[in-house]
Amino acid sequence: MREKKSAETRAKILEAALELFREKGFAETSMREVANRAKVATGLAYYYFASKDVIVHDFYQKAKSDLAPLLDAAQKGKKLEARLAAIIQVKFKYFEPNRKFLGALMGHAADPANPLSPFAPESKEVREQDLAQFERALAETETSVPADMAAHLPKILWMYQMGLILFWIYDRSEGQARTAKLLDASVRMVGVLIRLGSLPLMKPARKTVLELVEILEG
Amino acid sequence: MREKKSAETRAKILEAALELFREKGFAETSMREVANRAKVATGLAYYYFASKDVIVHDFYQKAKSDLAPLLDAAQKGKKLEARLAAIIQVKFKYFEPNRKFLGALMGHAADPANPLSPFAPESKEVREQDLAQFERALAETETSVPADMAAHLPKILWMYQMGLILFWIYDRSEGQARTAKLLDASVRMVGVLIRLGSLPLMKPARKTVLELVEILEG
DNA sequence: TTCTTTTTTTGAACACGTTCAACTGAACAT
DNA sequence: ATGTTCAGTTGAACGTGTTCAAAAAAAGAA
Repeated sequence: MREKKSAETRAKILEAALELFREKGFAETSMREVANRAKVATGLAYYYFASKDVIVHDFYQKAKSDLAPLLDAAQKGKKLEARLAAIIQVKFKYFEPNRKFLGALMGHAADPANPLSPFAPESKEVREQDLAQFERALAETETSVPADMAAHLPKILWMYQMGLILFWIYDRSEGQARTAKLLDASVRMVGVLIRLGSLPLMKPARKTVLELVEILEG
Repeated sequence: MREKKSAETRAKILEAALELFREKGFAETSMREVANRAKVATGLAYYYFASKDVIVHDFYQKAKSDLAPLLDAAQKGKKLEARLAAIIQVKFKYFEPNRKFLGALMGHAADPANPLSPFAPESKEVREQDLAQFERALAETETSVPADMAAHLPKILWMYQMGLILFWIYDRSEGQARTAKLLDASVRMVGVLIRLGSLPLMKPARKTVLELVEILEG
């Protein structure tokens, strides 16, 4: 009974926090408000969540679980382009209600030292689920990828996805119409690049790209 | 005399702030510390600078002036690649002492709503000086650029530069060796792409790229 | 000079994220 | 039943960025 009570209190606080984050954004929500809405003392929020950031990490974990089946459903197109678009659109749709407060989080997106960055060790799990999706899309559409590229292409696609998500977060156009256009145009370009880049003729070009990717990965 | 005194106080506060930012980083420095080191009351810092962020904006403005002659000196190579590398290296060298606290600023780099973002209206002046440098490098090295590409290429190069700077800021390798490598490898690639992309044969590829760039620019 | 207005300066105050010593009460041992 | 323990909970307290009424200093007007 003790455990159950504890889990309930924790859930109550998480729920109150996410509600407020959605309503007013991350930075604009105070921990006191979170505690108030959960009808709990300020300090208790810190008993369950080490910091305001950690609440977000919990949100990521939940997203990871929720997304798994949706991503699975997205893996049914015959063409690589269709799958890539589907994978990314699933995320747009799922995160839509939280677009505003995701913006605040993505603030420090580029800094791997920031716990909320998608590049941070803290986000490893979520990142790996994503990589697996891109691997699967390549494999199941029987996209031919040269041996030298095979190990890196999923990560390249992941970075491409992160770029699109970043653009989407800050896209102020009606219904994020610009992002929709960009997704459409860029996914076609990615397809062309992968196919063109696979020609034997392109080996030197691949070498150049791989050199860059390896420096980027450190 | 009134004016001079005022300017001195302002300078004293700015100096104290930048000293501390360099020593301990941006987030780790409090406005009280800044005021203390400047031997002034807390509130006075806010009389001269509307916010902690605004101090940084002043720093940008100073950087803009300081960089102008250095960038001018960098515009002497015969080859485009050499000039691009020189332009970017000038910035690395100049910002080197402030690398740490630049990281904190670049935090919200991607959000055009953040006043400190290089994409924000507040940074317009600095951005335009940068664009002019890339235009000049293209013109003076007599790089042939197709008409459809001419208007966009400087901005593309600017985005490329911003990417490198972001990488440099978070590059933890000794003396930012990885960034040096990346600059070398990527600048060669950029050169190849511009030359290849200029072939008449490449018109469809250019069209695709331009379509993307136009969506990105909104 | 003396009075008035404007600029500069002060430090207390506010709300924030976060910490912590202290308190409560359910679970278990005796 | 009584005592012990410890997860759960509280609210005051700290240092933060920022604001603001009021005091001090300087400049201008008489």
